Amino acid sequence: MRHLCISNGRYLSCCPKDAAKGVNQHREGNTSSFESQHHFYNHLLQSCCNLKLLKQIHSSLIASGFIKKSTHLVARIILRYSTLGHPKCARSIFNGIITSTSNSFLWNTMLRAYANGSHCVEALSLYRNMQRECIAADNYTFPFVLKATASRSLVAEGKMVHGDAIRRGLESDMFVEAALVDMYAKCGETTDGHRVFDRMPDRDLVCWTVMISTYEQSERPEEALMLFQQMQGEEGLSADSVTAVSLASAVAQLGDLRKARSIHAHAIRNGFLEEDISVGNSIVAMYAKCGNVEEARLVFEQMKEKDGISWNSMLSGYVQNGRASEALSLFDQMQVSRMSKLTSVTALIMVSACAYLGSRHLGKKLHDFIISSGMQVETTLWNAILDMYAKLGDLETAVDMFNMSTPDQRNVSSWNVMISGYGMHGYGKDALTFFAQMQEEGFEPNHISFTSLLAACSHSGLVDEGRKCFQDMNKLNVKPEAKHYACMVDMLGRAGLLDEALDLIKKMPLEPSDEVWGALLLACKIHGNAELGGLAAQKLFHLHPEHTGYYVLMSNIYAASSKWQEVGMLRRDMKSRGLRKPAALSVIEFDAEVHGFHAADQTHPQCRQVHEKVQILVLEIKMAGYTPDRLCVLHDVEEEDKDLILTSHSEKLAVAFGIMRLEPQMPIYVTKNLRVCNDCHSAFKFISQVHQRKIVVRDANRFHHFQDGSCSCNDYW
DNA sequence: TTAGGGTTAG
Repeated sequence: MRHLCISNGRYLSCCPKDAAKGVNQHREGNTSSFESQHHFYNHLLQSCCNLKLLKQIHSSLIASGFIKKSTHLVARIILRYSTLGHPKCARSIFNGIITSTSNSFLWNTMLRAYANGSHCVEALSLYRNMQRECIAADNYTFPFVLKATASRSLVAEGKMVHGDAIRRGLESDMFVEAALVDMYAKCGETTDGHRVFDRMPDRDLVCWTVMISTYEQSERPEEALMLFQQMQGEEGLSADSVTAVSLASAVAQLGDLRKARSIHAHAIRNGFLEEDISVGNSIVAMYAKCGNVEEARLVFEQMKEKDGISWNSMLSGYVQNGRASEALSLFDQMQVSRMSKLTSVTALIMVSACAYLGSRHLGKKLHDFIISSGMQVETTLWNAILDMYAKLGDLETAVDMFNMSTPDQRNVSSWNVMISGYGMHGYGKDALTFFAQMQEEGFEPNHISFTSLLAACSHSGLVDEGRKCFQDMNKLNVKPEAKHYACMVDMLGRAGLLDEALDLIKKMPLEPSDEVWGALLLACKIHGNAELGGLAAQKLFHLHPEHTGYYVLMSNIYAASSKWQEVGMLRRDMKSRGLRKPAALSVIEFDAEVHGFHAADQTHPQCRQVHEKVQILVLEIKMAGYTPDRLCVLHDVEEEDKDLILTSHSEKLAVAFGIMRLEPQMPIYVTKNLRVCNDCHSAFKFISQVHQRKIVVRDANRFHHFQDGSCSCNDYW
C-alpha cells in the first residue's frame, strides 16, 4: 500500500477510511502550528479521491476556522471538487468567498477548474464577470480561458480573448503564447497557430510540443517529425514523455517501423516507460499501426502498470492487424484477471473483432455480456453491434434491433450500417427503401450513406438506380469523392459497361485514386479484358507498388487468357519487391470453437479427413453436372494438377468440415479473408443442392447465401 | 500559494 507522509512525522494511509479518521483526530483540539495544519490539509486534499472524504475535509476546515486563514487551501478544495466531477460545489465555495476586492488568484482557480473540466460556457461567463468586477486578468488567467475555448473549438471567442491579452500587454508571455498556439490548433486554425509560434522569441519544450502535437492531430505526421528535428537543433531542448507520446502517434500514422524503433529507444534511454503509462500505451499503439503486433505485445507485457487504454491499445492493435482471435484471447485474459473494467471503448473494439472473425457464437456471447454488464450502450456501440450482426450473416437480428429502437436512439451512422448491411447481403432494393426512409425521418445522408448505397446498387446490379443516386449526391450537398467514383466504376464494370466506366474515370474532376483503378481492374478480371486490365494495373503499380492484391488480380487476368509469360513476369516482379500473395484463410465455427483452414491446409488436426471429404463432395457434385473451373488456377501446371489445386482451396475445406461435423439441418457459415473464387462459388451451388444444405459464405466483399443450387448474388459479384 | 503540451475506439 502506498503511504503518504505528513508533517508531524505520522504516516497516514491513503485509504479513505483511515484518512477520515485522521481528519477527525485532527479536528479534536488540535493545537499544532499554522504550517503543520496547512501541510496536513494540503496533503489530504492532494490525495483525496472521493467525494465523501472531500466533504469531511471541507467541513473540518470550516469547523476549525482554518479555511479563512488560507486562500491556498480554498483553491485546493475548489479544484478537488471540480476534478471529482462536481463543478457546482466548486462554484458555490467560490461564490461564498469571493468579494469585489479579491485578487485574481481565486478567479483564476475557478477558471482553471472550469477549463480542466471542459466547461467552456461557464468559464467564459466567469471571465466576463471578472471583467465586470474590474478584476485584472493576468498571465495566469489567459491560458485557462484559452484552454476552455479550445475545448469547444470556439475560435471567435478565442480570438476575442487573444485581443484582450494584447490589450493587457500579455501577448508575449510564454504561457499565454503557448495557450494561443494550442487554442488556434484545436480550433483547426493551424496556420494562425504556427504564426503565433513563429513570432515567439523564446520557445520552451511545452511550446514545441503543442506545435508538434498540432501537426500530429491534424494528420500531418511528416510535418510533426520535421518540427521535432528542428527542435533537436535548439540548445537544451530534449523530448520529454509528453512529446514522446505525440511523436509515437505521428510515427504510427506514417507506419514507419524504423522510426518507431527509434522513438521506442529514446523512451527507454530516458526512462519514460517507467515514468508514465501513456508513453507505453502510445508505443503499443505505434507498433501495432506499423504492422508489428509482436513488438507491441512485448512492450505491453513489459509495462509495469497498465490502465484501460493500455488494454484497449493492445486489443485494437490485434484487430487492426486482422488478428481478431488473439484479441479475443487477450480479452478473456483481461476478464479473468479483472485487470481493467469493461468500458464502451473496449466493447466497441471487441464487437468489431467478432465481426471481423466471423464468429456468430462469440458475437452473441459478447452482446449478452455487454447487456449483463449493465453498461450504458450509447449509439456508437449500438451501431457497432448492428454492424456486427449484419457481418455475421444475421441480418435479421440487426433489422429487428433497428426496428425496435426509437428514432432518438439512432443517428446517421445507424442508417448507414443498415444500408451497408442490406447491400452486403445483396438486398439492393431494401437498401434503397431504407435510404428513402432515412430522409423521411429527417436524417441527412452523408458521404458514407452514399458509399454504402452505391455499393449496395453495385452488388445487386441496380445500374440505373445507382446512376440516379450518384446524380442525386449534388442535390443533397454531398460532394462525390474518389470512393464514390470507385463504387460507380465497380457498378458499371461488374455490369460489363467497361467503356462507360473508363469514360467516367476520364471525366473525374479529381485525380483517380487506387480504389478507382482497382475497381476497373476487378471488372476487367470478371469480363476477361486483359488490355484494359493492363492499363489499370499500370496505374496501380505506379500508385501502390507494394500492394500485393493488384499483382494477384492482374496475374489472374493473364492466367485466365493463358498468358503464362506475363504471369511469370509479374510473379518475378512481386518476388523482387519482396511481396507475397496473402494467405487465404477460411473459418468456420463448431462446438463454440473457431476452426481456421488455409489453402492446402496441413495444420488442422483433422485436415486429412477434411481433404478426403472434399474429394468425395467433388465426385458427388460432378455427377450432378459440376465441372471444375480450371481458369481459377494461376499456375501453369498440368490440367489434372489444376483440379487438385482447386480441391485444396480454403473455403472448400471449411465447407467440407462443416458438412462432416455440423448437424445435417444446420446451415454452414464460412468467412473467408479474400474473395471467393469462381470454382468454389460454382461448387457450393451444387453442394447446396445435392446435400440440401444452406451454405452462407462471407468473403472480402459480400455475402453469398447458397441454397437449392443457386446463390443469392445471382452469380453477379 | 497559482499556469501551458500527450495516448485507445469511431
